[in-house]
Amino acid sequence: MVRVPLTPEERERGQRLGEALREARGTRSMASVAAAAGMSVETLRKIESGRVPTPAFFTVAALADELAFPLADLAAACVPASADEQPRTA
Amino acid sequence: MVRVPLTPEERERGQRLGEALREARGTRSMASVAAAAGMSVETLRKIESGRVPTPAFFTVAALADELAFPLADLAAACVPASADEQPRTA
DNA sequence: CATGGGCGTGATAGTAATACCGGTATAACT
DNA sequence: AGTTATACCGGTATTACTATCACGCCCATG
Repeated sequence: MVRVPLTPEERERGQRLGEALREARGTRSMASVAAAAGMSVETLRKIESGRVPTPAFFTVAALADELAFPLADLAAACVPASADEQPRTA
Repeated sequence: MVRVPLTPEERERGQRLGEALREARGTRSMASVAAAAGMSVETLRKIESGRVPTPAFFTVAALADELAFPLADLAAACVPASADEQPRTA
């Protein structure tokens, strides 16, 4: 296997990313946010629903910028709740 | 075409991302950083050299965390120099 | 009731990311 | 000189991302 399939943990992490983005969107429509961030509505929908667990960095960055959601906070929001105090490997 | 090929601008942006990460790595070996960030050395090499212009969000996040490089700064470092003062859309 | 907007899902298509492999080059060290 | 470590590069294989199309559901409005 040259490209390992995503693990369940990675998919869960993607779900948390999507949930965080969806909350940040609030009452704005998906269409307006997607357009402002430069992506299709379908892509935003899949990211929010977690069906695209590992989107491209700049895709996430554009969304975070558009939604005024700090990237660092977004990354932190994807860490499992049980480990949110120990982000360091050590 | 369903998936538009990356534009030259996007590839340049990827190059800036790679350069920023390479500087942040300093004198550490690629192998140790790649291992600590949970990716193969080949992947890190391609990201640093800009041959992978749009890596996955969590790949970049893991590198930024390992290199103690704030994600927001990293995203800002990818904006063309002529626009580094106006990161906001407005 | 009809219409439209917003959201969700599935299928399809095409490009890109990731990993493994082998080869090459340079430098340090024995 | 030989070995080891690091880095660069090309090719290959497989998965994943992004976009378009099409359909159905819910709700508000006419």
